[in-house]
Amino acid sequence: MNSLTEENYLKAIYKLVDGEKVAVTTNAIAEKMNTKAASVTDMLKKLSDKKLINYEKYYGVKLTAKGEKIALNIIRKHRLWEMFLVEKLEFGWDEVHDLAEQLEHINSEKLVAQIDKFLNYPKVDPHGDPIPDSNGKLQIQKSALLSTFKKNEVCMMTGVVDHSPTFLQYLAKTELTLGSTIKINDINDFDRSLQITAGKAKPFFISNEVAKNILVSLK
Amino acid sequence: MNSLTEENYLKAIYKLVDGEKVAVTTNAIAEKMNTKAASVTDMLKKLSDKKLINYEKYYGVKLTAKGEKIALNIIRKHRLWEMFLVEKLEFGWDEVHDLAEQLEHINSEKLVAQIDKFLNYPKVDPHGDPIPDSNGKLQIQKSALLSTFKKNEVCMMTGVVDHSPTFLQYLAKTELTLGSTIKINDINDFDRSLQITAGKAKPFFISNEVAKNILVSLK
DNA sequence: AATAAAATTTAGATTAGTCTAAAAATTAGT
DNA sequence: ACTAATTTTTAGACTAATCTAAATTTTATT
Ligand SMILES: [Mn+2]
Ligand SMILES: [Mn+2]
Ligand SMILES: [Mn+2]
Ligand SMILES: [Mn+2]
Repeated sequence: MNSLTEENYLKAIYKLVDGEKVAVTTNAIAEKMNTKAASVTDMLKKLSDKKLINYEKYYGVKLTAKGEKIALNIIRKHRLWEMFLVEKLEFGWDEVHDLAEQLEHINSEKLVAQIDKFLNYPKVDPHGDPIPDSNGKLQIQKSALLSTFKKNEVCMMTGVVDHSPTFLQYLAKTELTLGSTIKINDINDFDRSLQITAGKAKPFFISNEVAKNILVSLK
Repeated sequence: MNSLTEENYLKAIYKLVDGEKVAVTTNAIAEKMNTKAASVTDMLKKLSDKKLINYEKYYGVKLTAKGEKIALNIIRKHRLWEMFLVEKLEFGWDEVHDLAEQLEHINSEKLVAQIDKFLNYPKVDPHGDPIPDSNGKLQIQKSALLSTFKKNEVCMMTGVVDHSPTFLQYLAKTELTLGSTIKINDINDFDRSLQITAGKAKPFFISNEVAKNILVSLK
């Protein structure tokens, strides 16, 4: 139905829109897809012909309902596969993304349904990102950055901003995992670094840079 | 490294060789791949340049050691995925092949290793076909057609010749599953149809056509 | 409002994989 | 050993996705 490339463009556009109602620019797509603007323009025409996006020259693009549904389905598959790899095949949360980029294009309704069932219908992926349901509905979780919290406040880790293997590997060496209860013991006035307690471990330090990449829920 | 199309050509050539040492013809490949001979010739040149096959104009092709290794790895992945779908995701043995045709091209050594482990290192796939090990070694099982057995002989079902969903669905409705013990009660002299007992079920009839598509081991 | 800068589109090529039609080589039939 | 039939290869064209370079449109700056 849609080529792998078309699917990736739709996903990229979806992620660039990110809830906002603004149109996505050609250059933004080119950067995200690691291609040139000229290539993007060609593809936009094709997606527009297929009624998956609304495209107006020089203005930018928006996904149609049809296009958004496809994008959400790809994201659903991506996150379910990541969950499967971590939960069932002993992968680390830092090594599943690229593989899921391949698996998300496997075309089988039944496969997705069975993986979902096998995992007992997870709501979020290994990085705390919500998994769209089979109708493309996405549970939006309100979360805040750990860096915005104050001394003595307590919260729970629900996700990460940076998804890079480097960051994820760093976190894996601490007590900071999804669901961890975090207490902020102290904040350094000079560099905004934090002394925190996570789970049952000894208190330890994290930089403000790290705190800005950890999502937590108010608790 | 190799495109999906190249992988499929290598697999097709491997299957056409089928143990024999003869060269595979252009037309045979074209038929198996559902393409035209002209397209095959183009691809043969490419695979030859990559040293994956030995190709001589008008003569035919053979896989090099390198090409055969790739083909066997694709087959390994195909059969492991089929096993996974049947054993873990409640798929029927008649509905896994096409999906495995997609999954066999997913590129991740670790994924294959982990699926293999998860399935506890199966030796055969859901159709009784042997699964090559990670070095490309393939356990060859000697088996015979049920149609070659005589009255009162007993054997065990180890595989099928025809892999079509229609045939597999038919078998699924009988007691004829991999591992079934089969006793031949009687053979009809006119049409070579058999009256057999499989497992603990009541005796029943199968045509010679069916018997010619069931692989059994001498027991 | 005019001009400079930036963003976007168009034009023209390229590569992988495919096709049809024609040419060349091989194999089969007498 | 010829000729006919079959198989295989070549030639030339097409589509999807990409690129570079040039043209066009929009936005920003004076
Ligand atoms: Mn991911
Ligand atoms: Mn994720
Ligand atoms: Mn199969
Ligand atoms: Mn099989």
